[in-house]
Amino acid sequence: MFQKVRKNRIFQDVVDQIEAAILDGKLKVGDILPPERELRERFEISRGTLREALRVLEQKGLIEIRLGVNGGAVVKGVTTEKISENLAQLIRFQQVSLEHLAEFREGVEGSVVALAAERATPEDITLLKSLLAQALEHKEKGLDSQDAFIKVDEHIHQSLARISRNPIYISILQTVHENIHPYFESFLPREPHVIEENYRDLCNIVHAVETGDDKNARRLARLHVQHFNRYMMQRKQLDTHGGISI
Amino acid sequence: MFQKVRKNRIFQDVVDQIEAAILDGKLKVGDILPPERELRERFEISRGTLREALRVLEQKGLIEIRLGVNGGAVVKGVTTEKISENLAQLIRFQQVSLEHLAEFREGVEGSVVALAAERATPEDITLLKSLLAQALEHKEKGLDSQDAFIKVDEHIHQSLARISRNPIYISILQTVHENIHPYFESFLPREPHVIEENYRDLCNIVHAVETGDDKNARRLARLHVQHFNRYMMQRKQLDTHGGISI
DNA sequence: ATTATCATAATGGTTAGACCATTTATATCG
DNA sequence: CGATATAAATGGTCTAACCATTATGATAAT
Repeated sequence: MFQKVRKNRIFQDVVDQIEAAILDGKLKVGDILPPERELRERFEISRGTLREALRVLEQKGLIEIRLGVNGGAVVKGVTTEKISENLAQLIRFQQVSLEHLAEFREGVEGSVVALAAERATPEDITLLKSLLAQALEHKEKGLDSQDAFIKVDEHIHQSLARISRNPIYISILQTVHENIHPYFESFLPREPHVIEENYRDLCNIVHAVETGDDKNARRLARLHVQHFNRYMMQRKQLDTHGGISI
Repeated sequence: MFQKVRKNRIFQDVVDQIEAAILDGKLKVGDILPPERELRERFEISRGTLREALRVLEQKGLIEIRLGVNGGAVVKGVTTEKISENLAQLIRFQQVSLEHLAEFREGVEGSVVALAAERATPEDITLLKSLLAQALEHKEKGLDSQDAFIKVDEHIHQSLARISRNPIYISILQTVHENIHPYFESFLPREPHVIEENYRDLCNIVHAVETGDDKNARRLARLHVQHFNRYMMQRKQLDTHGGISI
């Protein structure tokens, strides 16, 4: 219920004030805060204390410091960057496993695609189909283009998230992809039938979205992710037994 | 692809070193770092610079500072706490609407409960049923206990998340609840049939979890959230038209 | 006139040393 | 033995200076 009181620290007060100003829109993205020596005077604190506050705000991802003349603290607004970092840290600290992440992805992709099926406009469908055409091209070119294929695959997923029109899903899915992508590179088998199956999955999903069949879209999306996951897990087992680690 | 180089800053180097030590297990949770004046000497930097590094580590959630004799920087390890904070910040800053949040919740609760249905142990079921019994008690007591009822309701949802055994879902769901709860208070109608329906929903969900019927569990959980959402939207409309805002 | 080079000043990055505030351990006294 | 005062350790803050980086404008070379 209650949090431990820790008001004593001056820099925390400064952090709170500037953070509130940003979140309330009094400071807009791109605005530059006054120079340290001026802020110092306004807050009536020492420069060291002010700088501690700036370090916290920087780590929160709310500002970015630029050097030199006309430099200073630039307001950055909030992005998914820090969430991604935190998730990556959790994975590295082994509080979260690839299995957890893959499982989470399955649920999220399912929901995203179901929403996309409900909301896709004809323009959205056109975009998806042009991406599918790109994917087909890369597929035909064979294994050398697998990386390009995967890139398009990811692009399709992110497009579906945008079509869902829900910013939370867009952010969350982006974070998941950023963190799961390194595993693709390491564990996804480089075999033609994998790409083949992947492409068929995508076609089916887009078709379900086009026809507005949200239930089927969800099912297909989850199946698609499951295929990915199964390949990765199999390969991970092999690699682990072979003594190779990521 | 490449990131902007920013090696110049000494405190960043210190942050990296200490962070690596923690993530590699050289520093264990609960360990206390040497006093600032000693660290300062070891790194051969000034105390101000060291303190900037400590602020960053603190904000990352990796250490916690204690005052007084035998105080210092205590290693905290990595938790999902910061993800929650950042997601909450994202929700506020992007001015995500209640609709977005409610919709996201629907998908997440569905996935969580489906997983719970697959994984619940007899002990889990016992816990859920005892929570249901509490809910029933509060329901019988009538409207005065609505707050208590909602509290138990939330507890049940969080228990289901734990039963899913996936830490990502646990922390995401917690964040969602923290951010959606204020709306409950404002917009949820205080009428007996709402609690009644809510209670029935919960019973159905627990039953589906008990019988391991994951498909039905997902469906029921989404339905449950939809009921909540519908009530809130209706009431929000009324309030908005009446000129009352949250 | 245009371009290249350089000097200047604004601004963040770092240092040194001092003092204040909080907390724990210890010594002292009843 | 217990309460209380004192001392010491440690984080929190301040002042004042200097270093490092960069945009800008002045100057010189073409």
